Amino acid sequence: MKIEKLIQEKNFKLTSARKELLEIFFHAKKPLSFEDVKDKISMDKATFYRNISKFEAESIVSSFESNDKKRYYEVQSVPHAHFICNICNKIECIDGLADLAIEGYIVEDMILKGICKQCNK
Amino acid sequence: MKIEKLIQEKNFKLTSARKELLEIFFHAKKPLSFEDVKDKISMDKATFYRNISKFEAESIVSSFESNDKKRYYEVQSVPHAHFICNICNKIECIDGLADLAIEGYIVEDMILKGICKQCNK
DNA sequence: TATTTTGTGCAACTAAGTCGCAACAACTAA
DNA sequence: TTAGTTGTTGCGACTTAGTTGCACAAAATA
Repeated sequence: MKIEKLIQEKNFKLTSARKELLEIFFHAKKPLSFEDVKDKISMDKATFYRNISKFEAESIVSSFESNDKKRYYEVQSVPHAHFICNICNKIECIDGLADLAIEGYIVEDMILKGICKQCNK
Repeated sequence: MKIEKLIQEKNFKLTSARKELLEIFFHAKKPLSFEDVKDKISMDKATFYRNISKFEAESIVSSFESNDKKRYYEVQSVPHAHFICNICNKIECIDGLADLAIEGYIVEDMILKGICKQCNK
């Protein structure tokens, strides 16, 4: 199975905390913060943050800070931008953005802020 | 003078804390966090944050969160993107980015993350 | 100058995230 | 299957950016 394989490839021990976390993040449709998942998981917050850090170090997960001072995490799949609404704070994934090239720089992530469809009515 | 006029327009009281803050942010070449300015100002941090909030509410200042969990502020002038280096955490202003249009959305700010010129050598 | 209004400093607080440590669970080899 | 090694976990204490309540001080207004 996908998750077990992934963990073994990275030489992590296969613990229930890691299975739980990856299960959630693989099925999430958008980035989640610790707050978003804390009621769905049975591990301590230290365990959450330590595992998320490992996943980030191995490029399984990526993250960014939103307007609400929380960090949001998601599984790295197809590169895409994120739109954060300055009114309702909702985060949306935006696909199909032409990758931006700036000479001398490597762009790995793009965050757009503004007013979302819902709030712009 | 520019700053006095601005404050009067917004019906704020013209206090020395506000003059100090706007003086710094009007002359800054890039976004600054509270940490960046705390040694240059003579006000309490509560005063800093309260005034910055007011400036944001009146669209004098805009802000975003960086990789280091700090909020960075700058005077709203010509719209431009920010590039945050994932290695050295430096923040750079990027001018001349074609404004991005996504139907239904209003894009007010763009943050790019990746590897900056210095670190990409 | 007296009065009203708004802003400020201080200290206590909040909450996301981190760390040290002792107990524990996953893998490894016999 | 068991014993040993090593990495992982939970817990509690800590750190730090940012917030809040309150009494006092400084602007604006008349």
